[in-house]
Amino acid sequence: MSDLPPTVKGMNDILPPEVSKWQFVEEKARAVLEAFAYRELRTPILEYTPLLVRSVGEDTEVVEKQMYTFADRDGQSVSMRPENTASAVRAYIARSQWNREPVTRWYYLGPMFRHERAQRGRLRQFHQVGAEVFGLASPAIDAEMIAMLVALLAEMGIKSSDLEVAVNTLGEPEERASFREALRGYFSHHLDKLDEDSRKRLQTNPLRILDSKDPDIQALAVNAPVLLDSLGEASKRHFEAVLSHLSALGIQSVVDTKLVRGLDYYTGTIFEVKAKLGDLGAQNALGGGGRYDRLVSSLGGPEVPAIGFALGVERVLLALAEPAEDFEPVLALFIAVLGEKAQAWALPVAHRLRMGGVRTELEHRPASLKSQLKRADALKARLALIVGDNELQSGKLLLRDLATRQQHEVTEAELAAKIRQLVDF
RNA sequence: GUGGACGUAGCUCAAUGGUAGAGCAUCGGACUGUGGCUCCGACGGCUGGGGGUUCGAUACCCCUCGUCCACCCCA
Repeated sequence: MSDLPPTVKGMNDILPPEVSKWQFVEEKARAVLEAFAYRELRTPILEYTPLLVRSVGEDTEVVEKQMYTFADRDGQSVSMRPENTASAVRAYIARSQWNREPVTRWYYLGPMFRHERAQRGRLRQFHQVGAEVFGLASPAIDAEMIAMLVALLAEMGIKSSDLEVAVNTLGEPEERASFREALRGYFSHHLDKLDEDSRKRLQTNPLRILDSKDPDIQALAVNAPVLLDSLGEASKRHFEAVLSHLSALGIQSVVDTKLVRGLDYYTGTIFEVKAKLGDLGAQNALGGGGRYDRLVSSLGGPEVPAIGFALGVERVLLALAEPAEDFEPVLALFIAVLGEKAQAWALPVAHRLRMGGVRTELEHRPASLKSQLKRADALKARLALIVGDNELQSGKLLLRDLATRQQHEVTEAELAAKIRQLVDF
């Protein structure tokens, strides 16, 4: 045992019953996103590194320190996707999607990879459900997206009262640039109060100083310039419209002017949904996203506005208090057989029932009836079919309801109908 | 990348410088073809790995691997 190599750090096997909870979340995600008329997009897990560097941003933490990057056998640098927006945009451009339809709505679901130190709610292979819309600039779609994210969580069983929806706007790149200078000016006057990290950020990305968790810096940030003040009329109007659409949709949200996203491609509206309850540690952001109106063109496509979000599946799972066992599928029937004749009889019978949609487990080990019923009980089967020489001779099978302990005598011909009658599915 | 805690049976955890134990789970029996409760029994461990101190290490020391928590960052 001890010489068995473990899984790669931060990457886990997911087994039953836990996997049932995953399936539940994935099914709900698909159902809601399909209801919003999104279609599924599947892109490769590996992308050429420059695509990711150019979209996510060269100076971001993700690109600098977290990507799984290596040389392919032909020498090309490839990376495992740390997020899926870059791939979606690549596919959008490569397939000339903008020529085929004015508006494209895609969703995706799958593993992402970031080489970080693992902790609660943060793994190196983690999973996201995400959605992207291309071709819409209206603030209404910003609000719709946020509402969709909240609806997604609601369907999964996380009430909106357990959520905090934070929104902010980054404005146009030009507006952000002037704000960045304003921030530099402000913090430069307080250099002595900044820690090492923040001083570094003063050069690279002063916006990040705002969401520092250091109390001293937070105190300093209170009086810092506010981005909203640097915005032009158009940006302000857009953001205000988003807010009013959100309240029309009944979404409780808070404007968090310190909210900054870690990926460079964001412009305009950004948002984040945090869980107030649940079993999450410090990583309580369930999902987040925003507008990236310049990304399509900066990667060589036309000027198409876009917006999207990603939801962390592991974090949703943590926020969902219900135990994984509750999501397991119901076993309708356990077939207990006594003797070789019964065994031989049961194999094709079980097969037909299964083809008819009856979830059935057939005992293949020679075992006492007692232990077979124990097994049926442990599997939480609803019914047990008991077949031995007596039943085969009389043609009357014993169908036992494991909850009520009632036993019904049925013929083979009646079996399927009787099962349906006793188990509602 | 930084700081800290912890690795003993499938799981949750004991043990003390004297060579490993309980509960749960699993399997069997009491109950010969009738499950959940009870009782009895069995299975199960190179105490994460390596090195050191010692007559003797699960315990003390060092290294390593892993897990967890927090920072950073993010989903």
